[in-house]
Amino acid sequence: MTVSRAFKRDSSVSRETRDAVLRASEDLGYVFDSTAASLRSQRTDFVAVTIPSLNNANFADTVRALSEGLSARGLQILLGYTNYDIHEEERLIEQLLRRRPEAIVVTGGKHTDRARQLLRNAGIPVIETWDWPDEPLGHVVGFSNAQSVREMVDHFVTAGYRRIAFIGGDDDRDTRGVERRAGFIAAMKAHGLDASRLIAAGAPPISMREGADAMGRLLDSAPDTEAVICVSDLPAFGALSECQRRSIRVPDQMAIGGFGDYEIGAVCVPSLTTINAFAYDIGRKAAELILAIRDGKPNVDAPARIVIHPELILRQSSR
Amino acid sequence: MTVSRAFKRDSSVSRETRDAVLRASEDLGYVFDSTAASLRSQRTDFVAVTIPSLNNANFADTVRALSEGLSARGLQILLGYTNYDIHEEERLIEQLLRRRPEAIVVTGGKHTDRARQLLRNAGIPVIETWDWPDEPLGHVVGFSNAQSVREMVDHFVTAGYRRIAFIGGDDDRDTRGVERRAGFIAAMKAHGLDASRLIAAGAPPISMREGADAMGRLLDSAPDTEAVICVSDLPAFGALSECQRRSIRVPDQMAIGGFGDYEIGAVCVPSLTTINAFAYDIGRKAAELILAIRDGKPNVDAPARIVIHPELILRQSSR
DNA sequence: ACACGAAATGTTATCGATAACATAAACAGC
DNA sequence: GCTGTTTATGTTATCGATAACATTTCGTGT
Repeated sequence: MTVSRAFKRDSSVSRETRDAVLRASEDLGYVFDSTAASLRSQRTDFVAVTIPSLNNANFADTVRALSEGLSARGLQILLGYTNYDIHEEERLIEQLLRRRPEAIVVTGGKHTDRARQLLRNAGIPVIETWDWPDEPLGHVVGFSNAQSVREMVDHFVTAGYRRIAFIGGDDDRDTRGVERRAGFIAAMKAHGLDASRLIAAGAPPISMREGADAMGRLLDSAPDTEAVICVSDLPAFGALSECQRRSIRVPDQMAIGGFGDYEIGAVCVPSLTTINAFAYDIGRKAAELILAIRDGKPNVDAPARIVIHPELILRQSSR
Repeated sequence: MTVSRAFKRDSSVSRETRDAVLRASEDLGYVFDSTAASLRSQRTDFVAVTIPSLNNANFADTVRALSEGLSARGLQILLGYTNYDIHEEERLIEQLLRRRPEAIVVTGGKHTDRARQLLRNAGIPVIETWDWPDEPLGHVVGFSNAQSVREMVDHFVTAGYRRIAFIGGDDDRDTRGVERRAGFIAAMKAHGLDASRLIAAGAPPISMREGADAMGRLLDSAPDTEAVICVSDLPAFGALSECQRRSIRVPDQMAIGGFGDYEIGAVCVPSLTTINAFAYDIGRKAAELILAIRDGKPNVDAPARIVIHPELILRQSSR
């Protein structure tokens, strides 16, 4: 017991005893066993996190913020990777819950029925992010992807663009991408414009290369297009590069809008008009929420609805 | 026991019994407790992985490959994030080892003495990656960063460039960056060239923005520079963008080389000469090694030395 | 019907830290 | 010195799945 107390800096163990214990541990090569501690104390200090893809600077920012916020309080992130597939997500959630995390942060608000069931029964805080679900499972730190893109369309129309295309994924696996496309279509129709210039660029996540290819096809099939909105900055940059290869001037002959405010959009020439979804803030606020619930703050009984307000950033790739 | 066996698909439990158990579990909302299983069986199915930064497509590729390779066999990755600091790495390794992972994959070959001690005493396979350590702790899946950059310098010199600069970090935290700079200096000296054009771009990881700033300072202070080699493709792209802003033609007036073969280098205009370090392969081979050791393959008694051969990729940003 | 081996199910003790409780040591005050 | 209180250390049972071993059930051959 004294060893146990010494390791968790319990005040009731004297300074000398603690130092002696730690010194002896070092000599013996003893390493504390969190597995046993977790089993007995029923506290694992794990927080489970699912993201669609590791190779995405936006999600990586969210995870970084979570990691920074939680590790300061001794919480470890258990990261899983759904590959933009809600069935894969279901399997993953089941695996993760077996580790008895103290909270779970999921990306998106669309899940299989069984995944919803598992999350609801888990008895731990559930936080949905990067989305604004109709029927949240618990807490939410997110925003409406459709609404964000609608604002960009509104801006483009106000700036005088009429023949606007959308470059996105070619299946419905990326639910945030689907939402963004839906927002594009709704906004175009609201303006009485043709919303049929939809270019399928590939399976999510859409890469720069796929964005470039899609732009090539768009230019071939509908050369009178005046502007294009992309599901993220990565295909947007690819589209920009294709314009450069074809000596099409941006924004004079073609305006381009992205999503996510990736670093590349700020640095490239011309820089990219985009939407900043505050990926880091999403993770930071989710971490703060988890810690607040853990500390039993009285005002966290009701599920939190933390709204992120994505910001339209106007840069050189559009008028 | 029957429940336990049913859950791990033990052949000695009959099909009907197993189905009945699983059905009942679903009804009751039972979730298997991996913590207890880990404690008793002394198998956690965790593999610990430390990387400097999550927000780096190269390391993300390595982790993705590890994740894909290991999850197929039921192994979960426990990811930690050192922020390019070996003291942070030490703390992280200590935390991770408490979870009793079955193997640990670390990025880099430089560690604190205590970290080395902890890793050696852990009694699990240790794999160092992305480096070629003088005194490996165990297994290695990596390459010499210095040697890779030396080859790029050799190519640049052969192509006729003489006044070549290097853009890298301004401290020694990123040990791979330090190695690359050392390779640059050694190669320049071997050619009898001036190796003093070293531009410090900031703290690692060096961003595109910092690469652009560094290029600006280089152009101001040493306008006769003919070529620049960057510690990664991200500052290399930033440098390229700065040249575009200043209407400096690449590669005619300035050649640029990067490192890492990030997607952006292949897509941007002009595309970037770079070095492909096969990030995904590093993770894949590390995963294969872990599985082979786990299966007790007879030929894995000696520590593995798996050499990755980074490939110089010549593109439009250099002659 | 019986024996016998294989298949299926059951019992008990255990992994290692810790909650809950018990006790000992140290330090007051009078 | 004695009592009361604080501070420090010790004991025991426990978390839940499973290794090792034990027992029962089942199928087959005779």
